[in-house]
Amino acid sequence: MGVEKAFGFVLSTRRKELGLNQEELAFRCKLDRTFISLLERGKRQPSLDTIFKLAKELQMSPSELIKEVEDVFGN
Amino acid sequence: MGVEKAFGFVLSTRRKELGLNQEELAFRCKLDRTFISLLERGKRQPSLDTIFKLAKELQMSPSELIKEVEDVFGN
DNA sequence: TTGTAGACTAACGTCGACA
DNA sequence: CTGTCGACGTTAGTCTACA
Repeated sequence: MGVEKAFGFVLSTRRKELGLNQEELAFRCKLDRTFISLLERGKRQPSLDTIFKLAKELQMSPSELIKEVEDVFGN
Repeated sequence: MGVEKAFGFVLSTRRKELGLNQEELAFRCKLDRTFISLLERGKRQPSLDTIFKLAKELQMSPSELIKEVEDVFGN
């Protein structure tokens, strides 16, 4: 499947749980809205720094975020 | 400090715990030795894919690896 | 064994615009 | 509100080589 796809799924799901749209999340993370779009569709991979930024605004720890990615990815 | 520095410290420490040199770790991860060197000194950041590759050969889950980075980073 | 350097390709991440 | 496109600058990651 590719770990980017798993990441995209987790990101999209968690964002919606918090009632945020892509634009709002992007603003809070100081990232570009179009890049959030690419990440959610598994077209791009986040760097370590981006993982930390996203986790913070998704109100979870980076390790929790990665844990969910692992679970979706199936290792 | 920067999250790359924290990552580099964790990577270096864990690698030595396992008695691996940079070259051996790089080979197992299918990464370049010089890039491992850059990562350990906090000069470069890993992507999500690289985090997963490294974690596997460091015999820990990606989320455990990131957890240690968080602890060193201090959030 | 590790750090460093230079040159290179691919991908990250930004930005403006439009359906 | 989201996907997509094109253009762009920066950085991840490779490779060869030398101290």
